[in-house]
Amino acid sequence: MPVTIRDVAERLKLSITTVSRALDGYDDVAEDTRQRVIQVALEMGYVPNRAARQLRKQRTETIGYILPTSTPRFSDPFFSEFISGLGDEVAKNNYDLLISTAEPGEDTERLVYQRWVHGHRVDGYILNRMRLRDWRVQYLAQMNVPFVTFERTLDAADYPSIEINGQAGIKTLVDYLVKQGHQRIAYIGASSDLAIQADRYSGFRQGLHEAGLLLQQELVIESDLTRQGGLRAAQKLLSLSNPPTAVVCINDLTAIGVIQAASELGLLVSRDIAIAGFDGIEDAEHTQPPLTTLNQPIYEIAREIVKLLLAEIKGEPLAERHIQLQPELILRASTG
Amino acid sequence: MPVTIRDVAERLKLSITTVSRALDGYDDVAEDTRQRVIQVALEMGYVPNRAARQLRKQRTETIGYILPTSTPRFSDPFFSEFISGLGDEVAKNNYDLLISTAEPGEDTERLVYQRWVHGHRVDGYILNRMRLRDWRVQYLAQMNVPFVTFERTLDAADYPSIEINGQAGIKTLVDYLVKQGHQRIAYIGASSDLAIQADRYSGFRQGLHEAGLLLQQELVIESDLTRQGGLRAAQKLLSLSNPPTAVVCINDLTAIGVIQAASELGLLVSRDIAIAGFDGIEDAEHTQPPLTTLNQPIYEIAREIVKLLLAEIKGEPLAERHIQLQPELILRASTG
DNA sequence: TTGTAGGCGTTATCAA
DNA sequence: TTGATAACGCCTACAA
Repeated sequence: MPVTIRDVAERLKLSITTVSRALDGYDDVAEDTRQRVIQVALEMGYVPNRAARQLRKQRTETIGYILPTSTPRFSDPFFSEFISGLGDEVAKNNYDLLISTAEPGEDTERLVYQRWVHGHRVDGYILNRMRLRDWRVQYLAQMNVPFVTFERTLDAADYPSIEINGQAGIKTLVDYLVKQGHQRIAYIGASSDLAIQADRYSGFRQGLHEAGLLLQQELVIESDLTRQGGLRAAQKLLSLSNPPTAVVCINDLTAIGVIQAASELGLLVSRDIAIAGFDGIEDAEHTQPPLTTLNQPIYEIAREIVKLLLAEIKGEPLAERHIQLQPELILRASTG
Repeated sequence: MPVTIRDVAERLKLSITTVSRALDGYDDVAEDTRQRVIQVALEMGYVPNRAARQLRKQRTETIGYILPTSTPRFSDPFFSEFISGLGDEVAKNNYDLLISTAEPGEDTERLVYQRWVHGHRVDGYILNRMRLRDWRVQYLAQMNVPFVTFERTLDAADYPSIEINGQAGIKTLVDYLVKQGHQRIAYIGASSDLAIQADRYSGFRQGLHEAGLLLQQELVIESDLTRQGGLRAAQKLLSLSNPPTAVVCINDLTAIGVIQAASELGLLVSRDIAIAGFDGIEDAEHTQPPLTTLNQPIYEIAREIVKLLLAEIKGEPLAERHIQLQPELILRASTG
């Protein structure tokens, strides 16, 4: 039922070859013919069939992103903003964005990637929430599939990436807290195999070190990047005989959980305890009190990642393959 | 380079026909042969090429969802949960999920849909954030493309949908507030062309009516479903000479904005003012105080929508084409 | 129970 | 400058 190139050709009494080339802008077709072709194609509402084109050209003009859905009922404002950035930039370049979901680390995640790679479903991949050693990097590099990551891993492969300098960011934050007079500063992180954990935690340690403070193991807790996790971790911290006066969190959701825990215990955040997060999600502006955080421009990062990936796919050389951005410290009332 | 069905056939010294049918589960292939085929295909890592399959079968095995990104930097927990539900159910059925973004109502939205429809990019569409009269419904119905909506419109077309009975929900809520002694109840809604606004606002009016209360125009404000919008609307309401004692909000984000406005004005939410939302997003559990809301199970709804759509695509008859769910009133501290 | 062959809509090669 | 033709990888009548 849809209009094919053959229909257009017949109407014009031309060969499909000529029509194809006229539309693709080859220069070996008479200008006059081209105009007629374009005109008629438009009139007839002709749009090339993607599948046929893909089959013939051996590329999909589609990029893939697999959502790391840590929980079944999963809701993280980071991702809606990230996807929105990906979607906008991809559309701008006339590509498609294919999305799937998979629990990180599970076998299903591996299956999803394998199916897409083997089926040549997309031309390139966008990865985030990287592990320090990430089989996805190894796998895609080995399969010779273009991909770009948000956050870097320790894997040896050569791939373009964007990362936020969490280390420097957290160090600045710790520095600030120390200047505010804090001595007992806690850190709520995440699984140690996550790239952001390595990055941000090392910033925390360095910050303490430069301030001449000792790292107290009881003040360091591993959590899971969720609000609920932050809540539980904070309950542990605050029930210590000598609780911290400040808490640095690996992300905003965790910090929001900590604020809740503190409030539930009757503490006044900022007077009794300082709390800070990382990400700069919108929610962080609206906690009570508003949350001090290190902001990363997620939407813009997502768009930039797509640009990198498209260049990589097309084999265009990149001026910068490893972009590092500095997070911006946003001081709000939660740290006094 | 990738493994094709031909490679598998050659290795097995069988025809590609037999391999194809063995893998597709036809019953006219010897059980013994089938086992060998499956075995070898697995070993060789064979995955059917999507494009070839699509071209041959004239369907994409892909469904499309166009994110209504109301703001450029857009972050709404509703959507990450919704997408996660779509992704999971789609994957389970071996379909793909294609995503794009478009500002509602803009010409770009129209262009995005048209491009996908003309290019036969997807087999069916998922729509939400419906307008009362929605050109998308008219257009897709006219083009004879399968689609399913979340929330219904007034358009005459016949299409499957899931909707939440916001009217009944809000009515119950108003009823509850009245029983709590509230007489001056405000409503913060959204643009009147949105389906959810019509639905929920009518519940509000009915609730008042049944309680014998008069609708006060000054207590009804149009906002934009965002936290910021809720904040501004609440500032207006609370600066009235005779401010409301309770505020019903069209969604949780709005309500969270209202809580913030109230706190900033030094009001104690629940003692000085009651506030309720709609959606049941995770954030609503963690406001201070926790937010009373009408819960809709977004993740499950998303999965259900995919099921409806796949049935529609395959032409399977549906027992229920118009599913209506009741929201669940979750009473929390924000309403005393 | 298995194999042969045609074609889905494009693009690319080669010839006219 | 244009056209005939052969793939791309798969599925499916139809034949054997």
